[in-house]
Amino acid sequence: MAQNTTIKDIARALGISKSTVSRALADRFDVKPETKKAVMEMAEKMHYRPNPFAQNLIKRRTKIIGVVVPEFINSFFARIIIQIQTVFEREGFHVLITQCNESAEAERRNLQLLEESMVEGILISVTEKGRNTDYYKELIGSGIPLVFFNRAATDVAASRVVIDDYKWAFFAVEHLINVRREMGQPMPRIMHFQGPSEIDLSGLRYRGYADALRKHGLPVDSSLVIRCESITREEGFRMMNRCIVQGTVPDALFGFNDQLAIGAMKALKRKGFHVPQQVSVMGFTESQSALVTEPMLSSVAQPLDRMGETAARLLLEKIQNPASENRTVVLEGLLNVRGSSDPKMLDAE
Amino acid sequence: MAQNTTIKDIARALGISKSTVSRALADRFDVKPETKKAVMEMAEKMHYRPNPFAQNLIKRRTKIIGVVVPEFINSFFARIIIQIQTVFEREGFHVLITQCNESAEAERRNLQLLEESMVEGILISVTEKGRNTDYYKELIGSGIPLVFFNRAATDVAASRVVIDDYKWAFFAVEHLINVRREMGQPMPRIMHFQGPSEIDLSGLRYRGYADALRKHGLPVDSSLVIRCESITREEGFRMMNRCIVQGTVPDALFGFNDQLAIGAMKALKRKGFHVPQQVSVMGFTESQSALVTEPMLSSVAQPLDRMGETAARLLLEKIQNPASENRTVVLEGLLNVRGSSDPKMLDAE
DNA sequence: CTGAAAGCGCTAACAT
DNA sequence: ATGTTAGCGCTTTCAG
Repeated sequence: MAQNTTIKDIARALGISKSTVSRALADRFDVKPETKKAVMEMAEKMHYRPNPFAQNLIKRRTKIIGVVVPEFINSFFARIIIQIQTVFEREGFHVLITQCNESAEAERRNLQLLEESMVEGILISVTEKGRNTDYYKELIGSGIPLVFFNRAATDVAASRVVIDDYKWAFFAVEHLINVRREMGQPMPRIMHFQGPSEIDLSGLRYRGYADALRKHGLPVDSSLVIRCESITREEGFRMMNRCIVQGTVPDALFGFNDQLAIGAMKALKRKGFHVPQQVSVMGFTESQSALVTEPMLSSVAQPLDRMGETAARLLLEKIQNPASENRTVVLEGLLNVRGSSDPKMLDAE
Repeated sequence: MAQNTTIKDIARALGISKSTVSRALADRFDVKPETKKAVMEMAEKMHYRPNPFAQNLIKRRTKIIGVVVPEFINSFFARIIIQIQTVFEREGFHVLITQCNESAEAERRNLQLLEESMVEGILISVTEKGRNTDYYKELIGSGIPLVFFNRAATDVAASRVVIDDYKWAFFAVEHLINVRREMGQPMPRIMHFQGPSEIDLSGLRYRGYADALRKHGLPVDSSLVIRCESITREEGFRMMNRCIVQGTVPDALFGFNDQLAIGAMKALKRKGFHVPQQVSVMGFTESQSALVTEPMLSSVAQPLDRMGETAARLLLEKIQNPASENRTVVLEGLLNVRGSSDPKMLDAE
């Protein structure tokens, strides 16, 4: 109970040397079959479990990888992590998961923790604000491969897997323009709730928004671009209420994320505006709540499963061959058009 | 780069023995202060990091604990895990998180994984269906303390932290009765969407429901107890639609969980029933979505933070003192009354 | 106060 | 095909 059985115990029990036991356990070719069998049986009988620490000490491999995410209560990262675990556990790795609650400081601590744990690689999605760029580089320099997923630090040489936020924001806005035009508004006023400036993605999605307007001959009106300080339902609610008071309610809204869009939608409905008849609303980053609102929220879905799997494979590649080139994989998104943006979709709900 | 510095390197650099370095690093009292200082500085300079595997090998401690949850995409367990991590990381432990997607088999694999990792303790919330009771006992027997949280296996001697589901279901239903009576219905028909029979909690919450009815002189009508096969929005939607078709729409609904309640609410609204004016709806286990529905969903909130923290402390206690007694901590829930059950709350939204 | 030596459990030359 | 030996990086007697 207190003490686990070791190869030494097995060796003694069988009257052979511990190296033979070790070899037998490793299923080496140079062990007599019957010895092998005897060892296996004795190991089973004595409930032998190899001590991973002794093994690691010698093999200089920990078979542990680390994951750093900004948070995991929003299911977004949780879904990705599940795939990461699936891939790595199949390969015999353990996955150490850390979350930093969007704090760059905590992120740093987590990276330290992982480094001390001698992980063989790290998968990371960086925090909204602040970058530990120096640390990322240091880790890579010291031989611990890093792979970014979803949110990447741009100026670090590492593999990454992301979606093209610019492109999918563009498509989302294009959809809004089309749907409003179908409804007889040739020059719809499309508003954007922009994410905080600290988030790289805010800029990307804004550019997608602006370029979609330009392509379709609509002016990019700065009064229609609302800079949000946070990306919560409450903020969306507050901002849209302000628009209502100011009488600047648009024909359509493209939210930086679902939460902002949901808050805005609530404000609109509360004041008697009809969604989508009067205002089309569109989110980004398909959330659990998108299917709970009424009408259901249109959004851009990201292939979280593939993102997790791809990130895991990229890291595995780096671990198995440290000299392998860095790769950037851009995954496709998916426009989920639902009732909040398109009246035609209302029936289906 | 390839090779980390070891105490041997430090010793050589300083011309002293590695045992002294070891002692200095451990801040032992029997080392000359200046030696200590010199070692510390050299360690810093050479970027010394102790090899945890060598340490573990000797100390026979891994400073790792494991967590097993049924899933973590629903934020429920994620919130608990965050607290667990907070407590244990403060104590210098690593937390290995595993999820088993509600599969008892996967749960068993996860437990094996953790056992092989030589965790010093395990925090577990068991799957809906099936129990690995034999394995739980085996682990405890072999000296790995187990602490249950939220969902516990009843017949295993271990510490646990739970909420009193019976009691809070009782309160929830009592609230529904009261609110309907205030609305002038002396004998309201309260329906219950019961969870699957494999889930222990289904029975507990049902009993709370039934006893609340009895206490208030209402009949327990089996036609008002709908057994659900899953606990999803879709199931709730389906079941309530069936009631609508059959003309058995009740005055109030107590759902086994929020998802069922949200699905039911959607079905009701879709068919023109007013919530809460015609039907009061109440969920359980406060979900993210509860605040997204309109009206917002009344629910029983569980103190997830405290649950995580308490579970962590109970396990820590067991690790530090294996002989300590098993304890059961029952946490209080919280009735969040919102617009879906009580018309008075609608204004506040 | 410090060094030498043993050993944690395991693997991997090197022998035989 | 098996045993002997050394050693991974660290801690901990045991001497001095």
